[in-house]
Amino acid sequence: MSTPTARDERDYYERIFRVCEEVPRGQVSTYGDIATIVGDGCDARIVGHAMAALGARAATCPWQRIINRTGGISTSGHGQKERLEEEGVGFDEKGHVLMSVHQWAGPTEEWARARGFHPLPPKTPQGGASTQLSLF
DNA sequence: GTGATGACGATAT
DNA sequence: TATATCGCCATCA
Repeated sequence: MSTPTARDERDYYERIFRVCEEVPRGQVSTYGDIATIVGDGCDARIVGHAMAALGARAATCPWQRIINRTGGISTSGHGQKERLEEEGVGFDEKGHVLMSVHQWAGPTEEWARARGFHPLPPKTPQGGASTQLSLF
């Protein structure tokens, strides 16, 4: 194409918002995962900047479902945890989201390709249900 | 164009 | 698991 520029849209923000809106209710995703789906050099930090720049999109973008890799809420004063609990997301005694239960597995490969994004890589299911760990 | 900032990630301890 | 350190990159002043 004449414009093979990485950012077909204005910025990464538009993509990030789009992926963010794909997170189903009752589930959460991490900045790194969103960045991976967006790909194209996107980074977890960029996702954080996008969330901070949501603006009017905050009404249509489930930003509250985006948390850091530790499963903790990086925001404070925005009632993020409160909103997640209202969606059915469970937290542990430490205030961390039960990632092994509510972590979003990412969009379908079909959806990702249709949008020009990348599917989520196979994550190692550590802890949680390690019953099927028989890998060698 | 440069420097500073930031809703982070990964690794090491 | 928590803390400390480094890296990586877009956006803003």
